[in-house]
Amino acid sequence: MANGSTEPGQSKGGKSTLASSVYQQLRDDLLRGALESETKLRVEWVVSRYGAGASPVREALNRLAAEGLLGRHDQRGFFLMPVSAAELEELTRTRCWLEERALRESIAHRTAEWEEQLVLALHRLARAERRLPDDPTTNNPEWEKLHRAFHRALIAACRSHWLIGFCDQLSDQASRYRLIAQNAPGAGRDDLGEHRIIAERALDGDADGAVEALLNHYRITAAMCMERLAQGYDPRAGKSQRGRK
Amino acid sequence: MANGSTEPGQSKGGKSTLASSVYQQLRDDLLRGALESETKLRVEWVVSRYGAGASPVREALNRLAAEGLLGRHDQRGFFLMPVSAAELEELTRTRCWLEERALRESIAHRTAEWEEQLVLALHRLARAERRLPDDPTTNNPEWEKLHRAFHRALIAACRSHWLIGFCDQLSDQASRYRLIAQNAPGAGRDDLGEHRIIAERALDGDADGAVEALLNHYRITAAMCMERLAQGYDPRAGKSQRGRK
DNA sequence: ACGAAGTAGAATCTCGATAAAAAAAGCTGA
DNA sequence: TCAGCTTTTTTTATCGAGATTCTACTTCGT
Repeated sequence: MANGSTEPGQSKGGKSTLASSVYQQLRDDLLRGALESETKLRVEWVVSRYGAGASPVREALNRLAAEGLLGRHDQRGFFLMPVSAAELEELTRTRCWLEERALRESIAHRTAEWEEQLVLALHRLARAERRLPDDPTTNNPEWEKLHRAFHRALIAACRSHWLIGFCDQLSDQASRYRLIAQNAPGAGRDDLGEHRIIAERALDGDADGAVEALLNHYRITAAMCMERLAQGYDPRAGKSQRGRK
Repeated sequence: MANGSTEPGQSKGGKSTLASSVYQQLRDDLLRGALESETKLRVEWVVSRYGAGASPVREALNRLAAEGLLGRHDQRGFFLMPVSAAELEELTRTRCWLEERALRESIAHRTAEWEEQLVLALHRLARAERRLPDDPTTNNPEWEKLHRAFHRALIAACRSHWLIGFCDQLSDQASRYRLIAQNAPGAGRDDLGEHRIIAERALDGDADGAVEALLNHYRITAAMCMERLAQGYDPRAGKSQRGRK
């Protein structure tokens, strides 16, 4: 499949290859929004940045392109997929469709194991700081991981690794938009509270309630990103620069 | 994204690369079930079969693995994903979830253009022969293409290229199972009739009816494949060999 | 000046060879 | 006979150079 963190190949003891290593690093940087200043990814550039030959780099780029994280034109190399309001809307719409189905199935087939993993994921998320303690302007990568883990735990019991993979893929895309927009704490938004409500309702078997909370969660986030996006966003700026009246 | 026939890169006039060419051929052979006798894809083997260097072949394999059409283990190469009853069931389940949503959205947002493309796709499918005229034991690749095109036309108006891509991906997987099982004409199954009913209801705006017919269509197909699968299936046999009492 | 054709430069893509790893075969000693 | 180790063979993964293609700039003609 084309998901991310379930990336096979090096998982079970096997030594990782250079291609996989570059793939992993590039992917992390991509989701972290660290490469948004580039519009095109020249292989020579990637080669010098991650210290590997052209062949492994090329393989990594091919994988990422197949996943939809990069674009590719034959004889014209690889490029970062452009962001747009329309794409964000379509993304959010699709995400809501898939996550709703996944969450309902997950709740319908929940097990003790699933419940435990869910409360665990919520607990860990609650413990983490969203922003870096020393630099409150940048996001905490650790929190991002736990956030992703929480949402995956929610749908883990849906009995379809395909659906889980698709949701992961969309989650990656959304993550990119969130970090591009430097999704600030939002005027008094209660992140943790939202997650807690979703989890509680899911654990209670309240499918309709959980779905409502979850979709709301996604839509609010998307709306905030959309705002920044409309406010004028320049990919070439390292840090977000708002208010360009 | 990780879909198939919408494979970018060579679409608009641009000369195709060797890697893309190998990707395309390998993918066709894969979906056609022509490689089911192999369990492992050695790069040297692929190189000699498709006439290209190791680098482009390797890139093609990486793309296919990212799409889920192949498996990969670092330092251990690429292999054909094994087939199993459990996997087929999960696949069918997921497919029904996604296609239902896609079809409902497509019908809800249908346009004149969509309707025309749909009747066109149906017409073409009706014209094609399912089996090769000269050799009725093998499927007609042309029919396969048109069949796929019909199902894509159904959901084309769903307003999400993501969802369309996911459905394509699942369709590819299902296609593999169908062709592995050499899905025979089935004891008096009316393929064309089923497709016609789906299209008619969709065109009438009868979402519930269309969805019911579509899901039934998928489930019947899956059930037939499952039968062959349970009947004992040996990947190493060129032609299907039934009845191994 | 403006647009088309031509030309240097840069980037992608591909090949052949080499290094590294895994699988297979052979060997030894109970 | 067989488990465990060593050697050989096979296969994968990587590098560096070269061929092909694209891009941007210059030049020429109207």
